[in-house]
Amino acid sequence: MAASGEPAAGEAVALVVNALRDGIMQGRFAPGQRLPEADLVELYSASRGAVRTALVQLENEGIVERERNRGARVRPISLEEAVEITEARAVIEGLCAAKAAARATDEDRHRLRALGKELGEAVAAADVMAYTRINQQIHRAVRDIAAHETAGLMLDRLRTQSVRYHYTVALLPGRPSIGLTEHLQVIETVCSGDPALAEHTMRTHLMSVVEALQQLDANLHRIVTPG
Amino acid sequence: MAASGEPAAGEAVALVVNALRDGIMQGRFAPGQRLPEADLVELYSASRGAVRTALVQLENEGIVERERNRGARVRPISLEEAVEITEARAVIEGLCAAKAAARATDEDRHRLRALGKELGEAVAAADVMAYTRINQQIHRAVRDIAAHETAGLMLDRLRTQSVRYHYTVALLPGRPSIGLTEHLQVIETVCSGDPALAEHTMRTHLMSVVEALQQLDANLHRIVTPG
DNA sequence: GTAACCAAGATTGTTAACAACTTCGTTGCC
DNA sequence: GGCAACGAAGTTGTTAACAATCTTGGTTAC
Repeated sequence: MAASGEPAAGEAVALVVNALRDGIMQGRFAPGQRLPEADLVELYSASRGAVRTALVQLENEGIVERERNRGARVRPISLEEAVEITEARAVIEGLCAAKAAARATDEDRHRLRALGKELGEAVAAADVMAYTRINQQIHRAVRDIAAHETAGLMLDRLRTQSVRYHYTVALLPGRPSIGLTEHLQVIETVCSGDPALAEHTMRTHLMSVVEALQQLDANLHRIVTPG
Repeated sequence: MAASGEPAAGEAVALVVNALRDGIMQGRFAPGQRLPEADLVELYSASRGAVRTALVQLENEGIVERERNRGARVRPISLEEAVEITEARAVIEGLCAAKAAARATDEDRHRLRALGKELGEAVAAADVMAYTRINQQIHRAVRDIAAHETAGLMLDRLRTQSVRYHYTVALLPGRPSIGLTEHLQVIETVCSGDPALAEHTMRTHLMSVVEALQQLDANLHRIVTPG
């Protein structure tokens, strides 16, 4: 194994899958970059069989492309796809918000509101890193309260595909402020116990992320193609 | 594939994945049944490496479970999970219905209404097989009209998990009649071009399937545990 | 000077053998 | 008679070698 830590008992392919997925999600491999099996074998100190199986699985997860006899590469995602992914997130997280509203305990409500307060402090301090982290924690909390395993797995998959686009949205001017308002609405409606309302605010929030994505894309094009 | 036909050029693992998935979905392997690698090697005339990779992928798809050093088996799905899957389908197909309503051409509308008519004839003839087939065609048509690739892939995955429960719902007494009404409503609202309305009818339809699932489960328990 | 072609290198697809673990039946002991 | 340790068979986890395919660079003919 790469890590000197534990012998990790086995299942070498799972280790490679996780390491590679993290690497791609953290941007250590650029979209479109080739992923030769030999390189990955050396990088992760795994056998070729493990690397190979890991690539098949990541292809199945949609973050790697493979062409027969031509190897694997990091799959680039287009704006259209990022929008689709966010739309799908909108309806699934909407489902989670509805379930969460129906199931939330007093303790859950307390935790959500605490996260809302933290988010406000991050925005006040203009701390983008903290904003992004707490943002994820809020969505994660709603998902956990919903206790909907199928929805959770689907969100996992969508997140791995969209994360590179995702974290940049917070960099748009004015975005954290908008996001704060929307998240507070989501939190309050989930805590109110009204499933339909909670679903609505969650969907509204994520549709606003769709708009932010499109705006972000327009900005990128403006930079790439200077008038 | 067992068929002697073509050497199939390559990618042996994909062949095994498809064959095994079909086998499980068609009920040729019972839930909980063990799937020893050696048996699959012989059954599909593939190498163990291909079989092994296929099992990893099917585990990722959620229709097979594997335990370290203890092999793979067909993953049983509980009622709770079937309900979760249908709830997830409800929101995603709701998204598709909304998109479809916004995008449908005159030709699309014609095709949908033709399918609706066919479904009515199948119900009138009490032809359960035809009902199930046309049912799937209608959902497939809405999905195609929506042209939402991400949603389509998610539905593919959900379908492979739930298909065994799914086709039995049509056997409930009175179910085809209810299903006909709901499908006709879905078709008409999609054709009306109102996204919100189309989404609503599609979700209502699938929530009614959830109820049918629970009713089916109650019936099964009554059979298994005779008072 | 360009285009087709060929050979060497690099990369992936496939298979077989080896090692480790679990399970189940047996034997010996309490 | 029951329980625990032992061992053999079966199954999975891992690795290495071999075969097929693609890419690349140079050469040759036109």
